[in-house]
Amino acid sequence: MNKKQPEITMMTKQILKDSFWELYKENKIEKITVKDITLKAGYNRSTFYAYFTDVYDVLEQLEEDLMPGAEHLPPIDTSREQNPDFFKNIITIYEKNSDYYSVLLSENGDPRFAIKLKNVFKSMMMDAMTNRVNISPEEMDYALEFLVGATVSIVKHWFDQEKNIPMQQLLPLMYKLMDNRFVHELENEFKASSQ
Amino acid sequence: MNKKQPEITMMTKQILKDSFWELYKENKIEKITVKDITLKAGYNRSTFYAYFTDVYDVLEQLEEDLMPGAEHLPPIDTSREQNPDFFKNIITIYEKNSDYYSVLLSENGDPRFAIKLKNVFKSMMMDAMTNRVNISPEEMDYALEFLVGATVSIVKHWFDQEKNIPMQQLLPLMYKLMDNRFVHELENEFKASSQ
DNA sequence: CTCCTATTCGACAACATGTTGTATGATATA
DNA sequence: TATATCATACAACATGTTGTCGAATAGGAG
Repeated sequence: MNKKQPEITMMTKQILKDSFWELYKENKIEKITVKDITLKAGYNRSTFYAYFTDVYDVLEQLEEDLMPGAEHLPPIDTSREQNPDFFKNIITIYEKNSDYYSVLLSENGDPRFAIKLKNVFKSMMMDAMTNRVNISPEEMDYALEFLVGATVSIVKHWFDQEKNIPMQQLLPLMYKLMDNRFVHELENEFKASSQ
Repeated sequence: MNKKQPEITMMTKQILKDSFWELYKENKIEKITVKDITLKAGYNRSTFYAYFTDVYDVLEQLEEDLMPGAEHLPPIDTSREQNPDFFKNIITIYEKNSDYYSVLLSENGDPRFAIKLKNVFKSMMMDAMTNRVNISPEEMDYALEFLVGATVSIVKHWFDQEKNIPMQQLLPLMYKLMDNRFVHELENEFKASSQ
């Protein structure tokens, strides 16, 4: 289906995506049928197949829009900025998409997305940490896995709890919990470069 | 279906579970049909429905067998033991079921299982930490989320990498990464109680 | 008005599902 | 042993979903 009238087709596609999402928020994906989606969207069932191959394809395409990259916070720029505070960066990214992330990382969510997202965060952290921390490259990967696992868990929890503590309390807590040599070195680096 | 002949029914059920798992290891669950399972198991498709409601029900019942609890490491005992080393405990539990855990926590896995497992680990940690660490109960939940997220991530990574570093390197690395006041206090507690 | 395109409609075979009725074999009781 | 009862497994059926057609329609652009 090569689109000759992008405005129309993009609109239709978006309506189908949105309708899918409304269903996905409340139902397990295996219970969602093409019929359900097109009914809610107000389109014919065969229109769906002009844009997606099946229900799972909609989810995949939705997830692509939600992956931080290009439009969000370019890792390269971030690493060269003076502020290596990737916790705040991750919170900012999460904030922008929290309605989607909270669902996709929940028990009705998609483990594929969780892993892809963590990998993006890992490479962000990697860029920010390269040549700043003294650790063997072998152990670096474990450290990243550890830090990202911890960060995503706590940030997700914060949003799940509807931010029952202010960010001014959350960030120090994270630093307290992560009061190790990496963060120390990064903070020293930060203070040194910003003074 | 109340089972009056446990030997037969349990056998049949287990064969169905095993057949499902063989398929689940290699395929996304949405592509597995009841027909596939019963074909592999050598039973009629309707026999399946005598034991399970659908394909997802098999997964749920399998997961129940894999949840650490009762038979594994009773949290209550653990907290009263002298060794508060829950990292090692978690590794031990993971080790016992690594064939299953590695799949269930992968991108083809089940987010429900990941969350349930984390919650079990959380309560294990909670029991081990209660009254040992000075932190507000409000912040405790965040700390647990953080620690479990980190621990599960790094342990899973270790198994995914087929243990490319020895446990004698992994554990110190984890402590290094988690070199915060909790672990310090727990270690002091441990050293004090074991001397 | 006349193209052109997105969408609709109706139909189809293929498949998965879940239910119903039935046969086989095991168990229990007398 | 004989009989009644129950559990297990199965085949067949009715239903709904899927993915894919080709043909029909509506509506905007030139």
